[in-house]
Amino acid sequence: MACRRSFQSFRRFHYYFSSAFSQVSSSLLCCGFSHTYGYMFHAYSSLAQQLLDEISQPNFPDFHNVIRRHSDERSFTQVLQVYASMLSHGFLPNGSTLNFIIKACTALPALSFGWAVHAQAVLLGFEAATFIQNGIIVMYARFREIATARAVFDKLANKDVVSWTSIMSGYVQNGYPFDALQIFRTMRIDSTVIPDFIALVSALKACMDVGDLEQGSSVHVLVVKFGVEDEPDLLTTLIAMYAKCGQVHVARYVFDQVTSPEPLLWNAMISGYAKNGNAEEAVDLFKEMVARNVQPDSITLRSAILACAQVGCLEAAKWIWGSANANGFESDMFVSTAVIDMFAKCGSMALAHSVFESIPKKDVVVWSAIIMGYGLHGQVKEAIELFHGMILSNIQPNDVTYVGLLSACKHSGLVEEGRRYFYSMKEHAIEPRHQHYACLVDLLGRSGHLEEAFMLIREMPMAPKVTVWGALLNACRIYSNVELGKYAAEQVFAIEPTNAGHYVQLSNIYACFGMWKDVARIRVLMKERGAKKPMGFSSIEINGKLQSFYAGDKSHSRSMEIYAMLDKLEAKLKKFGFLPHIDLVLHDVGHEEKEVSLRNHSERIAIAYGLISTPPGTTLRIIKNLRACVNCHSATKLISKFEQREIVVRDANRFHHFKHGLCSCGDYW
DNA sequence: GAGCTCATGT
Repeated sequence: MACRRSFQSFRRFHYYFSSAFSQVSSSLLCCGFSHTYGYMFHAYSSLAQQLLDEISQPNFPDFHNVIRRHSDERSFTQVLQVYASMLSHGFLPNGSTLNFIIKACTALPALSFGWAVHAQAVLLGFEAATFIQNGIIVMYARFREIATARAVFDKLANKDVVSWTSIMSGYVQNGYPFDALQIFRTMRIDSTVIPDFIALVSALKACMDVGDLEQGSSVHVLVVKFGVEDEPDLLTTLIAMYAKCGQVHVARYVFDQVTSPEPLLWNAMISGYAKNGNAEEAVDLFKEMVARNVQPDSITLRSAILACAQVGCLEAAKWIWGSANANGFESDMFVSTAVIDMFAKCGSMALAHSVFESIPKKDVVVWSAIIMGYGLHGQVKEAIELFHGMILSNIQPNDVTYVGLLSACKHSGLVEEGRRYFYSMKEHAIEPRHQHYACLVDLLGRSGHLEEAFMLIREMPMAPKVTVWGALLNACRIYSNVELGKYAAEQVFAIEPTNAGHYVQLSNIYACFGMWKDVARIRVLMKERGAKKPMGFSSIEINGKLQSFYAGDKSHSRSMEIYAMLDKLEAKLKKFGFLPHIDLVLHDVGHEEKEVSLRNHSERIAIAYGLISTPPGTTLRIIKNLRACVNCHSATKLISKFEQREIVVRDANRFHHFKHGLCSCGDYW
C-alpha cells in the first residue's frame, strides 16, 4: 500500500532504520541511504527527473509509474535515482515498488543500496511476503552473499517453488553445486512444492557442474514425470548435462527428438561434441545447422572453431571462417582470435597471419595467439619479431604470451634466447608459472644441459608436475643418462602410473645400453600397473574429409593399392640409402620384424593413401595423435624429395613442414 | 517473481 507520511514520520523511519539494524552495519546503511539518495538526487538529472519536475506536486503513483517505466527499460540506475527522490519527497514504497527496487539493486548490482532496501522491507512489514523475500534471496546471491541469502531463505515461512529455485540457483551460480543438490533433495523430501521446469533446469545445472550422471539422469526422469520435456530451455541444459558427463550419444538422442531445434540447442550440442573430442561430429553438425538456415551466433562459431582446431582440417577451417564472415562476425574479436588459433592448428600460418593483420585493435590475446601459432610451426624468428612488435605497440605481454614465446624457443632449440626470456619475465612483473618452467626444463634438457635443467626443477616454487619430470626424462633418453633418467622416471611414474609412454622412455634408455634385464623388468611393471599405450593413428585430409589409419591398418577399401604404394616407397627409400633406426623399438624382436612394423606406422600409411588419392604436386596434410617418431620423420623427409610433395604433419606437439627432403623443424623436436 | 548454451591463448 502506498503511504503518504508526514515529514516527521519519515524522520522517524530513518531513526528506526539506523537503530534497529545497527548490528548489521549501521554505517553502511546510513551511507547506503541518506548518502545515496541525497547524492544521487543532486548529482544526476534524468529524463524521469525532468518528467517529475514538470509536475509541481508529484504524488506516489507518479513516482511509482516512472520507476516501473525505467525498470521495464532496464534503466536501473535511474530506478534508484527516482526512488531516492521519492523517499526525499516523503513517500514510502508499497510491495510492488520495492520489487522494482530490489530488481534494480540485483541487476546493477548496488550492494549498499540493496542492504538498505532489505532493512526497509523488514521495517515496512514485508518479512513474511514470499514474493518480496524471493527477490531478496536472488539479490544476495548476486552479491555473492550466499550465506545471507540462505539466512533469508531459512527464515521464510511460506516457501514457494520460486523460493526453492532462487536459493538453489544461488548456490549454483556461486560455485556450490553440492549445496544446490542438497537443497533440491530437501525440497523433494520435506516440502509439498512441485518442481516446475525452471527448478529442474537449476537442478540439472548443478548435476552438470558436479558431473554427476546418476543424479542428472534421475532429474531427467522427473522432467518426463512432470511432463516438461518439451521446454526448449530445459532441453538445452539437459543436453549440456549429458555432454558434460561424457554421454554425448544420449545428448544427441535428446537432440534428435526435437523437430526444429532453437539456436541455443544447436549450440549446446555442437559444444558438447567439441568438448568431448568428437570434433568431426561438431563440425558436421555446424554445417547441418547452417544448411538448415539456423542463424549461428558467436557461441556457435566459437564451438565450431574450437572443434575444427582440434581435428586440424584446413578445408573445414576455411569453410567455417567463410560462414563467420557471411554472418557478420568478421570484426568479432573473440571469433577472430579463435580463428587465428584454428588456422595455426590447421597448418596455415599464412591464413592465420592474414586474419591477425585484419584486426585493427589487437589486444594481448590476439598477439599471444599469433605468437603461439608461429611457435607451433617452429618459425621462432617470426614469433620473436612479433613479440617485439607487440611491445613496440605498447601492449603488455602476459604469462600466456611468454608460454608462446618460450615454446617457440623450445621448438627451435634456442637455448640462449629461451633462458633470457624466462628470466626477463620479472621485468614485466610476471611470475613464471608451471608451464614456463616446463618449457625451460624441456629446452635445457633437449640441448643437453641436463644438470641445469635438474637444478631449475629443484628451484621451482611449486611442485613439479608430470610435464616437467617428463621433459627431463625425455632429455635423459636423448642423452642416454641412466641415473638421472631413473630418478625422473620414478617421479613421473608416481604421478601417472598408467601412462605407458613414460615406461617406454625409460625402457629405451636401458635398451640403448643393452640392459635387457631392466627392459624386461619395466615391461612387467607396465603390465602390473595396467599401463597402456594409446593406439597411434594418423589422419589425412582428402577433399576436406579426414581419413584415419592405425598402424598396420588394412581396413580401407583401397588397402591393396595403399600397400602396393608402401612397397614402392620402401624400395625407393632403400635406393636413397634410408636406414631405419631400430633401437627405438621397445619389443625385443628380430631386425626384420622391426623393419616391417616401422614401415607400417600409421603416418606412412596415411602418406601412401594421400599419394594414390591426389594429383601430383598436391600438398599432403597429416594429423597424428602421437609425437613424430624418428623413423617416420627421416622417411617423410626423403619421400617429400623423391615424390616432389610438400607434406605437412601435425603431431601431438607441433607442426612439421616437409619439403625437398628437409623438415622445417630442422630435425629438432 | 526463479533458469540454461559458451566464454578466444598453454
